[in-house]
Amino acid sequence: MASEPAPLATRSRSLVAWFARHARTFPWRENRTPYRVWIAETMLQQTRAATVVPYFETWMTRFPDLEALAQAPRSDVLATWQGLGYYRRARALHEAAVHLVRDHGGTFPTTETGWRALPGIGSYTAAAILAFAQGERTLAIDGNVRRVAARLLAHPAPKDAEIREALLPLLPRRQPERGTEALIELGATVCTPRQPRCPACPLAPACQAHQQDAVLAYPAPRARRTPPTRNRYALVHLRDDEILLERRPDEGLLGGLWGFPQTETLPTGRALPALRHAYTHFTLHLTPIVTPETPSALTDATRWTPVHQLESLPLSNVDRRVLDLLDQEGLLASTS
DNA sequence: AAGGCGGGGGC
DNA sequence: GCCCCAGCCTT
Repeated sequence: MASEPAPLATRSRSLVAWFARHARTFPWRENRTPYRVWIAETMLQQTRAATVVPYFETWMTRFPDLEALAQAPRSDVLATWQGLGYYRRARALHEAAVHLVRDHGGTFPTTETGWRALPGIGSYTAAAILAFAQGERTLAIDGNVRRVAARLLAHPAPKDAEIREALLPLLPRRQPERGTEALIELGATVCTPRQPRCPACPLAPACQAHQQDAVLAYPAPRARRTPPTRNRYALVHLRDDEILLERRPDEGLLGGLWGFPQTETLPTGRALPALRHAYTHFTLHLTPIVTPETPSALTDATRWTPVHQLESLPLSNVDRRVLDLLDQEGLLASTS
């Protein structure tokens, strides 16, 4: 007969000790003000920590506090976010900053309800801020913690309420946020999706999946379908050292970023090699067309842009790739 | 409950 | 290639 796994509460000290020894160093783990934690946790949404580091450093130089962010033009905010993805997050940060300065005396919320009323802050981020910036005893449930919980409980898909009930006893009495962060760190570095390192895990004695030798069976894999392909053309209008760019609508894909106008039907002009770009829900096949035609409709969102201004403009990665292609073809009459 | 929303690291 | 990442929001 198999022995019972140890109760989770008995592993609290081990978890905290493991974290004290193995925690990675990140800039947002220093000087934990509400502003810094808010920015970091927003950047970390669906984004690997290592990717976030340089963006966080640049952001803090450019927008060191709430007032600086509130006063910044939105295009500067987007340009700083460029390449990080999910650009709605940048808009939400800016909108929240303007709101807090204008209507809230430049002070931050202190309650979960207050934080969650801000755009871009959901269940995870609110809990993370309460824990890391305010020291509250709360569990921040992200993808890491979900996976750790699924394995500890040998449950295919535990709900947040079940995770809270089961894992709250792991938080230490003093500075409970150490336990909250340790669970996230554990999922990111030990209890990983593909190659978990169970021998190094401080919770292994309490892990039901480990005891059943079925760690990889939890959590249950998500149903997934291959995203469809969209064929588009990127219109490349060149005029001396200027390029015609279009600003995308605020809402939707790459909202607020600039880029080459795209069409579904083949325009006249010279085709460059197509490039493939994978988004979450579709794969883009983009063929740049260098067209001699005069652009038909110049709208407010359309602008002839000097090549030397391209650096400071928020552009998506796919549009950067088109630019690289033009450069390789020698089509960017560089003034250098 | 499901799908839109980026980009990249790691296998 | 595929999976998933310190998720949020709308429908």
